[in-house]
Amino acid sequence: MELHGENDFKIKSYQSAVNSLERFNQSLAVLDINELQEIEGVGKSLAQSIYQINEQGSFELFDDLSAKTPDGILEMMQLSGFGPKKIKLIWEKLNIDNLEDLLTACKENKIAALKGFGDKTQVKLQEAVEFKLSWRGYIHFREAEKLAEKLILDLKSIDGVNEVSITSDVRRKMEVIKPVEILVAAENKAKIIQYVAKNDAFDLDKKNSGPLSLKFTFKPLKAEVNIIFTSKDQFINELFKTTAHPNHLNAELEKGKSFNNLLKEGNFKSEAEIYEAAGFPYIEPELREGLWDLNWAKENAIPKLIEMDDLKGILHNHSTYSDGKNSLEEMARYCKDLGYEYLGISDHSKTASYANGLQEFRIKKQHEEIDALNEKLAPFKIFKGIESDILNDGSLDYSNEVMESFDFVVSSIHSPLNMDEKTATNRLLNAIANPFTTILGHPTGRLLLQRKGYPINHKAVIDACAEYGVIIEINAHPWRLDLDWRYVRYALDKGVLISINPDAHETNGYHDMYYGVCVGRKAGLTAHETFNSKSLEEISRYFNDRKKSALSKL
DNA sequence: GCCGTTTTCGGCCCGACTGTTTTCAGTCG
Repeated sequence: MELHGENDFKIKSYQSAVNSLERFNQSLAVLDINELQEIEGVGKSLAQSIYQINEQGSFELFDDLSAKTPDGILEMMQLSGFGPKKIKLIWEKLNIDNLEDLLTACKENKIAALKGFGDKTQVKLQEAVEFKLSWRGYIHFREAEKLAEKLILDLKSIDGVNEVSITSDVRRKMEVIKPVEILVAAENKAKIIQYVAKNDAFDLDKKNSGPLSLKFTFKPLKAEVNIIFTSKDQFINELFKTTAHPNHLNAELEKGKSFNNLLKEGNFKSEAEIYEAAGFPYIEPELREGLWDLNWAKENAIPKLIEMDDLKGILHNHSTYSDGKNSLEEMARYCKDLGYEYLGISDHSKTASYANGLQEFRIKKQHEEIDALNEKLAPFKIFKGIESDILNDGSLDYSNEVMESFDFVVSSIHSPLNMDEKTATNRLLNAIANPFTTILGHPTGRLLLQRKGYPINHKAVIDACAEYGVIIEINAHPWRLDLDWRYVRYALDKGVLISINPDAHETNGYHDMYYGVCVGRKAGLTAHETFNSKSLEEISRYFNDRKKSALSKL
């Protein structure tokens, strides 16, 4: 609507309806038109549209606008830092409707000449386009794993398929994936080719497919898929080869010996057998990066990796007090029903006004509600937390008196995000040194495949966390996975505790912790090093001690 | 297109930042 010059206020009403619907926690499908109209921001027209979507899968306005919007423009709209107004202008004035032409226009200095643009904007735009192009075809791990699991299920049901497995980056649980790779041992490849060719969701890449592999695109996600064919006998060898990062596969284990060489000696029956033949303990797939894995293996000191069952509670969550979808009670009950011992609620602080951040008087109200719920739900416990904005100078968002009222504080940067490394690092260092900071939230602010995140001196930030006893979160949202697992390893070596936090904005968000566990495992994270694998008793004590020490430092 | 009256029209969430302007528009969280 913004691209096609629709009335600004009409656009606003759609936006406010979307805002309201995103927080609406019942199914829209069971509501009639009158009931739909009772939702805030939904009037007669939108109620009818929603009803139509439910009946027919779409509605006129959307179909019309989609038809006159090139795919490339939609891609351009995702450029970080550029919104509909600027994209519309580029489209109209320069007739550019795809990223490639846009990049050329930047290089030819055509963007800076446009009204409302300038040199800096052009540089920023070029960077954004290059970032976008460099990740084209990649998808997030969550989508990749789901797609892979569906493919595995389908392939297993095909006659003559003997063995199937997820392999390569998905098996190593990398945070972003291209392509999704599946290893198959089948007697009849024709049937698999038929399965791909017949499926409307797939676009077979005949040119790049051959006897060894079948390449296609999964259209709804624009995801690249590669089915690798092998024989039943060679399945384990191929699985090993395709799973491991080349640095793991080709590393010199001893003079002239590597896993790759070992595989040439014969067909193995299991991966454990391969490691045994190399004189190594078994190495989990997600560790096979050729980074720290082989040294651990050589010293027979592979850590016991964290598992979902090790997690005893869930910290860093939002409720309807700020921008969450579910009430405090719903968040608490669902957490309890999942078998956890405690929940940490950390709604947005007051500076985050866009997210309905908590003013002081609302904090008080929330704390009263938490006290009441804690009586009702005991021994389950809700901890009083806050996700405090880290302000520009690195200070936190409330007075010391208010900060004292929390059991724990997640300190995070939300805006502004375009800082240079020195500014961002200093901002974080100040927040880390604040005695009220318990956990450092999403340290870089990145959104995988979408936003780079502000640059920070990782080592300086982690060293400071070690010095001040600040826990670092692995924000488990599949778009964040921040702190990056490569630096989680550094943090662990410095003795910093890691908390796997879902940043849940609704009850279902809790399940994202799985993605945090996945990347934690890549870093060799153990239960012992994971803050929220502490029991209720242990974590209560930790929060108490931490607060005492904070108060003594004031 | 929605909402709430000053009740069928008039106004529409916020605050900060950046880069472009030369007083403000666009973007973001």
